[in-house]
Amino acid sequence: MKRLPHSLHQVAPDAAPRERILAAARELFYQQGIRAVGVEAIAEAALTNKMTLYRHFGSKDELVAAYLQSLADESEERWQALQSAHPNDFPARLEGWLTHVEEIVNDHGERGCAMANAAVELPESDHPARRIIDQYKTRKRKQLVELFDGAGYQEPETLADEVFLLFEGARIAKQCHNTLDGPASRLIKMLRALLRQHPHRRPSKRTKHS
Amino acid sequence: MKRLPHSLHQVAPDAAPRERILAAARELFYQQGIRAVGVEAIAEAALTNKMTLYRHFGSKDELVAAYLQSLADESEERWQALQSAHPNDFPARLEGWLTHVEEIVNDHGERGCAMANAAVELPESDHPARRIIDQYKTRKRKQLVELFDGAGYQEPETLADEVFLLFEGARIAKQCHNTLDGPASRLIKMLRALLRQHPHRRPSKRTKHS
DNA sequence: GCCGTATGTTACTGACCGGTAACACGCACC
DNA sequence: GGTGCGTGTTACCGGTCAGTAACATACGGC
Repeated sequence: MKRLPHSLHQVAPDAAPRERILAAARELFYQQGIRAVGVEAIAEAALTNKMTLYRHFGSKDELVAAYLQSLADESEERWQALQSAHPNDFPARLEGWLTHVEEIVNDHGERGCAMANAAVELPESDHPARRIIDQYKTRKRKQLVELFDGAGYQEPETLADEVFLLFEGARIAKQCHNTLDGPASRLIKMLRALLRQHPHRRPSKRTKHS
Repeated sequence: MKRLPHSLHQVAPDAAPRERILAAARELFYQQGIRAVGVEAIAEAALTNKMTLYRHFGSKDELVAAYLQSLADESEERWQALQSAHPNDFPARLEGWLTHVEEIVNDHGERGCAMANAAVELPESDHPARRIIDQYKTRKRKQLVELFDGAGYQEPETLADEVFLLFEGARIAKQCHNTLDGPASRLIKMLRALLRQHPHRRPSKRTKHS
């Protein structure tokens, strides 16, 4: 069981210890896996020590939960920013989300969805991280339904589920291949084709105040 | 980092040690995760000891690779059996495969695709398991393409990619929810709808020797 | 009987794990 | 000038990890 080389990721040295620890956890847990990283390695990467880590997070499991929660918060912020950037313009929101998805799927450094990865690594049903993962995925799906509903698609739940599963599948499939030309590379084309042919109440193009 | 309770899975006591070890590895690695299970636990579950394990598999990494290879072999056998069961009848093969998918997705004990889970747990690009995972997924996709091509669908690659990603997505999404009514529960309906509306060269129904 | 091979048993290594105790330091607030 | 509070330091705990050495045993072929 080899270890990945230490990533030497620099953490903002003037931030509060708690934030440094979370930043280090996000880097290490995501890149190497949760079970593969010890708390000491995180404390070191956060330019602090194990005691300070345990004063802020009572256990490794709690730290894992906080790590995932911080990702969920960031994702929520990003989503809200996308909504605010296009008030009442659902097609533009959809376009923005597709761009975001495209970036994720084309990013070589990506290692899939951190929530899904955590779910794979932590099968215990009472792990504190499980609640956060479940809530996150439920919320993401709900947001997609609202997006498609607002954009005028019929059966937005069905469409959201399809898009959701395709996205999830692409992110996990990418981790299974060393090469770049797996089925995941065709995700965006698939999504656009799916949207094009899906029953639509209103025309796709809408002005802001229609 | 709690451990899952020992599953007490009984291994055929009269089988050869190597087979017992592989059977135990398949049970424990799959249910609890690769990094969460020690070699000693596997040896015990296999009704043998660590030394015998290390004589058959030089290291834990090699054992992991052999574990995945045995799953790949079994999957290949199942696929070949499905082909033989319906000679020259691609629609029947497709129907059989869909039934298999349905069983997997509806099985509560399921914990996703072992290959994908391993890919999540083992990010090191030179791990011996990586080659097997990559080959497995590539082969599965190729088989789907052949299946859809034989069954008369146009653009079988596109269709295979969509089906592949939906299936992968459903298996990973299932792990993210404690409840059973996630998007994964709608997979079969999605697949059937997808097949129904996909351009088709020949009618779906074919006799064996047409 | 003899021998080779596979297996079991025990004990061990050195490293790392998550987690804690005890104590020293610095610094802001009053 | 005190007084807390957050932080850093060191050392430690018991446990588990992957992996190995040395030796005993069982069994099959000849």
